Amino acid sequence: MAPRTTRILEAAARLIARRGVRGLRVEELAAEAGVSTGLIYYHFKDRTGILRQTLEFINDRAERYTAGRTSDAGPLAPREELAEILLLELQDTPMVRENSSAWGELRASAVFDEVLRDDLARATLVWVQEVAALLGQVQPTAPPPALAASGERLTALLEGLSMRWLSGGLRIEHARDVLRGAIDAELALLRGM
Amino acid sequence: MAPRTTRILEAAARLIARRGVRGLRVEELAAEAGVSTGLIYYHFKDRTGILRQTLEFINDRAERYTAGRTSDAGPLAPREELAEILLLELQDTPMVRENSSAWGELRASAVFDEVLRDDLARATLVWVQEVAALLGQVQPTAPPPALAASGERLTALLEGLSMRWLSGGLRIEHARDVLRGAIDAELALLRGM
DNA sequence: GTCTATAACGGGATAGAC
DNA sequence: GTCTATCCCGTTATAGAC
Repeated sequence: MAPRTTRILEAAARLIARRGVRGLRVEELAAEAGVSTGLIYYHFKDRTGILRQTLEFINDRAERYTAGRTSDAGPLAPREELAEILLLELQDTPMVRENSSAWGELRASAVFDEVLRDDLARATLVWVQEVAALLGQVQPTAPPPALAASGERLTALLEGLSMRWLSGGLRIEHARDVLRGAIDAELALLRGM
Repeated sequence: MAPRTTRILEAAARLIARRGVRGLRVEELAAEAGVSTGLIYYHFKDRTGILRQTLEFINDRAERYTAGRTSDAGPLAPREELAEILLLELQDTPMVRENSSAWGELRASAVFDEVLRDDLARATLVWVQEVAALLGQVQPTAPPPALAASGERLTALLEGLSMRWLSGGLRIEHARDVLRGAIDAELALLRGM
């Protein structure tokens, strides 16, 4: 991927976080990226093309900040590893805010835009399975379908909490507490099986 | 509220569910409601005014379909009452679909539109407290803060599941199963306190 | 209260030079 | 590959008659 393309996608992620998919203006994107509108249409077919590639870009980036943790204090216990991965998405840092709000926007847009659905469903599935695998390491005796269901709940809850946080209905610290409680609840459920 | 105003708001709810907040066109709204665009601007100040009043309208309506159940088979046990209230939001009927997708749109819009935040936060709080109260009837010994946290989780999860359902990532039956599991998990957690 | 007609504008997309 | 200039359409909002 050309460096210019990357610059544009970074700018798009930033702008979507700030203004929403709805508020993304191609001209404003051009200004933010320091290029012309013409160039944007040269690299991306149209507005939808920008959106699609930005979704992809954001997914890649989220995988990167999911990886590369735990180097400072040695490997974590499964329970802590799970909690950390999930709580990573509830932090008030520019990149997480950007990724979360862009993700929320794309999820909401997908309700009315078929083009976005497949990518989103695929990315969601990967995420759910990753969480289910971690749950399996904490509770190895739990049946796989129960692990999958817990993974779906924790990730869906995370999306719901993110939206409440971003829309100002929940302070981030509180959201984190609520999520911790959910992990406890899911583990209590799996333990009882 | 004048009957014409109601007609317009019903049409707005229908259109927001079909096209999204972003896809709502005043002219299309006029056609759907069977009135002129001029009349819409006569009754509502501007586009944002339409949105605000539609949010209010949707909330009122949701309260109405939340009330008035349980008349057919006598009062339900608290556990079943709780499940039924929550599962009411995961049904593939026109009105629930409309309310859910409009709600999701408004939630997503509130991230970038301060005007919508207060109403949304208030409505969310009412909803959370209602669920917490029902949880308290099932587990009267659980401490109130734990009940509140469970209520927040169940409602936030519901929003997350609705979005996945509406964006095509989840079949409705599966979403309902996942939610039932969450109720079990929360009750298991509260029981252990 | 309700309509028709239209002003005014924003923003997506393209043409063509360099 | 990149820019400038511009077209043109869709949409909001208003004016004014009835």
